[in-house]
Amino acid sequence: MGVLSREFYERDPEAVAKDLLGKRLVRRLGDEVLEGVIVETEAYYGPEDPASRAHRGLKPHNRLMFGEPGRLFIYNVHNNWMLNIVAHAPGDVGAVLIRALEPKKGIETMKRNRPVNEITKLTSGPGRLTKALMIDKSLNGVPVTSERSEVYVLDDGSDFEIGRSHRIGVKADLERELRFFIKGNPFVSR
DNA sequence: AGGAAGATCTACT
DNA sequence: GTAGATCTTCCTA
Repeated sequence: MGVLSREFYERDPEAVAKDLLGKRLVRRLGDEVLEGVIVETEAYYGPEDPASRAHRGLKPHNRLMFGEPGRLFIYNVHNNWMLNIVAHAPGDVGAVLIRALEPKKGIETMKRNRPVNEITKLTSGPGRLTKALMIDKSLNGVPVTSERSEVYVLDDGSDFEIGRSHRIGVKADLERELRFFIKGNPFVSR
């Protein structure tokens, strides 16, 4: 147990995306804690990846992907905030998109942020979970490697099978399958 | 200043 | 399964 350190994120995005499955994402809101198990992720690379925000090279809006691993990288798509953690080997470029959570703590607050009938719809999608956890661009660049942060990730271990597929919603994908999820988990987005 | 795209979501058929 | 909503950011002029 404990907070995942920078070294965890200083590896190939695919390895980080796989290893983030089953870990606990914590959103601290003053006294309150919202928490969920990461059940679905996607890996994104640098300029060589046509679906990546870094595809067209270093720009002001994507500079975090080129920077220190273990920081949040947040951007907007269709009026939804996407939560990524910068992850890559030293000198490389990349990030991991958190696509779905299984809610564990602060579920009432999450429901207030994002009213739903079925609990499985609360955080099962990249735009859904940021709304439920009150995450927006104001957290861009925040390190996730300290418990003092407003967002961090706790180590956790349990047994599950990892499923794999192509990334969702991207216009031009790589040949490699870079989406990972916990098989059979009802909170996976699809 | 304006247009278009986008790692989405919801509602409806 | 498909259409439309919605808004941030980028790109061009």
